[in-house]
Amino acid sequence: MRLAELSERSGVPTATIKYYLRERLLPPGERITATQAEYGEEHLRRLRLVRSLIQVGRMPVATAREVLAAAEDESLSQNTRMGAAVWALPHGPEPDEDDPHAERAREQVDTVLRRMGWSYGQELGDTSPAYRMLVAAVASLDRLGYPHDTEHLLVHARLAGELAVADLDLVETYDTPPEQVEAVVALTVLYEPVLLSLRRLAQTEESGRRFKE
Amino acid sequence: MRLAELSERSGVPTATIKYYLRERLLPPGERITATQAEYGEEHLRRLRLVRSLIQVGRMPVATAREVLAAAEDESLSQNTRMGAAVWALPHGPEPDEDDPHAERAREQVDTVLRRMGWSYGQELGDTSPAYRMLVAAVASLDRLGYPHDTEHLLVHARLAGELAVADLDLVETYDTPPEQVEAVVALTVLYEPVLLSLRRLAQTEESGRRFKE
DNA sequence: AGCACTTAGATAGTGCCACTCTCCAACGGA
DNA sequence: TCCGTTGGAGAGTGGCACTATCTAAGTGCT
Repeated sequence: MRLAELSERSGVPTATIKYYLRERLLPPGERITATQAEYGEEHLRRLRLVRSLIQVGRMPVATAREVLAAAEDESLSQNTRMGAAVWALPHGPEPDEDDPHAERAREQVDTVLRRMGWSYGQELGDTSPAYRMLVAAVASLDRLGYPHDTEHLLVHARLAGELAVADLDLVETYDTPPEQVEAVVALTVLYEPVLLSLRRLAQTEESGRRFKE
Repeated sequence: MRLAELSERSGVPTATIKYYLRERLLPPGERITATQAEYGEEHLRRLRLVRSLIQVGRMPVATAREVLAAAEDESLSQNTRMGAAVWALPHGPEPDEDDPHAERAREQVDTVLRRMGWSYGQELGDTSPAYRMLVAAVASLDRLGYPHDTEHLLVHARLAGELAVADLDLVETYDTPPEQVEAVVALTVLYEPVLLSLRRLAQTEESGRRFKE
């Protein structure tokens, strides 16, 4: 398969594929001659994954490169690879170090992790992007004066835990470790919009039920 | 309060506040003289909300303007205002009209909405941004060959429903309709990163539990 | 009153990012 | 042979969220 066919089958313009190749989001094709390269099914698959991460998952190109690099780093154990991939996922602005709101948020997040018995979150603590993203979001709620008591956060944490179980069940339906790592990346990212849109639909539903006149 | 103080108390540069004023994300201050304006506590509050929507909620400026405009449109009923505000929330790329993946995704989403008894989602159907966002995400999963069977989506939908109940409970702790509408916007947007980061933490936890060697 | 400093408001410029265009030399099928 | 295509590289584009500059009109200290 040459560039034109890869482009046609994926729906991605050739100029964009060239850009992805340059940015190392896509491994180079097998060079046939000095000006010709051959691409396989795995290139098509990878290209579709990249497109999904960028367009559906709204992930920056540089981030997608890191995530994919971590996911296929042969020198890491499978668990480390999964961790590294989720680790590199996009996250918002960092919480301010000496902000009283962030300080309070940090304590509260620690309490939630402890109550959930999430030891990884506690051990990794401040170094984990997801942890910092959580602190920044809670700090923001605090700054705006919106409630975010531990009980309410625990409701979310418990539901997140259930989601994670369902997600990992799905991941385990794949047989080989490389497939599983790719599945974690794809499912983590692609189920995010699913979850957010379902929540918004549910809110519309619930608010219609409560405030209908 | 003048611009400089508003800037200092909010931590937002004066140049940026001027930009927000120009973009009508912030109502103009009360004009004292030809070159002087006075801002109140409500400006500070609004500015903090705008900043949160943009920075934590990663919302485009134009979208934030629409959301806020809908939230305070006096001519709408409260329920309509809440709906309109959530309606305007950012959503990804639109699903392709004549894409077989999108077609299948649409059917499946309809099934989920029916099984959940979410009549609003069904009635509004294709016109709702959240509905289209959901279809696009499911279509993407389909395109990549990842499973998204109805049972699995229903797990997410059920959990989203629980979240919505908890969210609306929180909203109802506010007394006046305007406060409630603002609360819906703020809580919908600001709990999104909370939910996503908790999910990632939970995944790390669960994957550590399963794949530890 | 004189004068340094600040303010609101408008306009133009910056930096980043995801492409997208243009060009070139080398193929390759008719 | 000849013309359209290919891979590769560099420059250009458009959108967006600011940010810097400028101007005319205040304000406060002496």
